[in-house]
Amino acid sequence: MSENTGTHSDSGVSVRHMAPSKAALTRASILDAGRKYLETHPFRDLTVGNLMAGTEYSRPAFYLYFNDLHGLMETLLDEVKGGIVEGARIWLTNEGDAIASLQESLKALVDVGYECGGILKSVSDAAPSDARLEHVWETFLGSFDEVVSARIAHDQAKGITPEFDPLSMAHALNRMGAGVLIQAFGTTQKADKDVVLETITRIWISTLYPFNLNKARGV
Amino acid sequence: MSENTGTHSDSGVSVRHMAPSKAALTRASILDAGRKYLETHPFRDLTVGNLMAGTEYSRPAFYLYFNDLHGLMETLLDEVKGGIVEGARIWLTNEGDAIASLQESLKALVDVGYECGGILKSVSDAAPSDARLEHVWETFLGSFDEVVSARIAHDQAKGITPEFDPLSMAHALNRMGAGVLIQAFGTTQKADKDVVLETITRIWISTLYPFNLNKARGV
DNA sequence: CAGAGTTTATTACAGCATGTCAGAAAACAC
DNA sequence: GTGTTTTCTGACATGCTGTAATAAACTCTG
Repeated sequence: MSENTGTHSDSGVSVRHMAPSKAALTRASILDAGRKYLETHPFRDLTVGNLMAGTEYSRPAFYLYFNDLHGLMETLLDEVKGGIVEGARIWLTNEGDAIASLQESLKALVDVGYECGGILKSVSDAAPSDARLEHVWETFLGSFDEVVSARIAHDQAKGITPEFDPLSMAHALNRMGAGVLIQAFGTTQKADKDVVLETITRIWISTLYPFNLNKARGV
Repeated sequence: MSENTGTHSDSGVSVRHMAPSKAALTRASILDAGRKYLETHPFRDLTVGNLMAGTEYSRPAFYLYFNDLHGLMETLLDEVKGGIVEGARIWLTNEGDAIASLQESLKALVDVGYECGGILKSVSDAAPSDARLEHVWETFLGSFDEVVSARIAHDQAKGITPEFDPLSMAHALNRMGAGVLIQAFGTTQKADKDVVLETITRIWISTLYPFNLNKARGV
């Protein structure tokens, strides 16, 4: 929690709905400029200078609101985080048909990946050049490992999933998902959503629910 | 092909076995210093300055042998490239038992990943900050997509692998492999080789050869 | 082994992005 | 309007990059 949050004096005492301070507006416009810039340029070309050139403010104004460019990226990641965990919940909580709900979850994941692909690629590009952001990114991915692992263990106990190390499997499947989505939807030239979904879904179902061959094949 | 190769005046006319020029030795010692540095530091902390501090040469000497740090990384990648494609060949060429040879290939892959994990992580960390290296890295990964895709198509024709888009599947499986290996073996604190192999193998076999449930489960 | 020619390495410099700080300008309160 | 706080900017110091002019170290020849 080392970033300036725009509204500064309130420590979370539910001061919502107060007139947005000038600071909050400025900060938002910097974030807009960042999103806009990253739509057409890779993260490596982003500098504080050309970021702020996309706003009506001077370069040093940036530092009023962010520690550095990686802090900006962290904020952008936070914004999309919610939408991503959302779709995943279907399978993670559903006690009903495992395969159907997994398919639904993966579809939601591909959809949101399609939308946020650019941001996700930018963040994953930015992560290795900053220890803090790298940690945030790893933690973000790791959080999925845990919940997926839990669901796998649950299905193993039910006997519908073979025995293997759930955490390691969750880790591998998640890295695949992240890698594929970022690669497929990270650039302006986006891949075919359906093919990507088909592929990812097949891998997950084949691996986790191999006894239901027919269902998995969509027959 | 924009890097200085050490031996400069010969254009490949088989002038091997000439006494290694001073230049070649210097270049090699810079590469050594790079490998050594990256054993204990992330790529983001590597600068030309502290790289050359690990040698007996001055900072600008670096530029006699490499265009920049990313050029150095490209060379380091080239060095490990061979070992990686090597192991993969078993499955890619073997006409015999598909599952057995795939297992063998994956074992070889995990072994080499265990050895070169640090370099692979460094290169993949460095890639997003340089257009050229990013391209080299993507091409490197993409080369596996192609050969794996070909083998998948081959097995689909034989009827032992279900029908799906081979290239997309190869892509997904390869991204998983790369992500898992880099994450598992990229830091000094390495993960358990056997678990990683178990996990990766299960995913590949479940997905590509789902009809052989028993064999796949190592019964 | 002296001197010319070539290869290899260094010192010194210019460029560019970062992050800070002191002070200016705006916005607000009264 | 004047005083106070919030928001912003110009100017600066730092650190790393890549280059160019020059020096040092080899090598080859007579």
